[in-house]
Amino acid sequence: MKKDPAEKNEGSFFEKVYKIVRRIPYGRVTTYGAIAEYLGTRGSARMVGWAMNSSHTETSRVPAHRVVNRVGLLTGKHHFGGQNVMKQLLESEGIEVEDDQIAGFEKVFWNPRKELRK
DNA sequence: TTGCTGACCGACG
DNA sequence: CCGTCGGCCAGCA
Repeated sequence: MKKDPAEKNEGSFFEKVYKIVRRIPYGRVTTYGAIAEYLGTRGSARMVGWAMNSSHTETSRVPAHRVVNRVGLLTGKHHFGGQNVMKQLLESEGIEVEDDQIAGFEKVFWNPRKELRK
């Protein structure tokens, strides 16, 4: 117990990510960097993506398909069990996806830092 | 325990 | 314009 027990049980960096991802409204998307920045670890955008990789361990479904890289490219589409799955999911929400890239990405971009504000 | 990897981002030449 | 490199943190062999 060297660590401070006063901290939250969900000290897991991952759960924080999941929580934010679940807060992404319908028809909106965000980026790894935006989430990382909101968490205060802007340089650790990789961890956000890594958390998504572990998201499959979570019983709750995490809308990871709403999370893309900074250019709106579906980098993790291969991890959904199918390359078209992510695209289909996004299109299902009214998001236009073209060549594995989100069309009008800036329009559907949901910034947690601005919305959740901290 | 140590070391490597990873669904990224930004800077540099 | 394009390719390359470093940094960040946590999980796993």
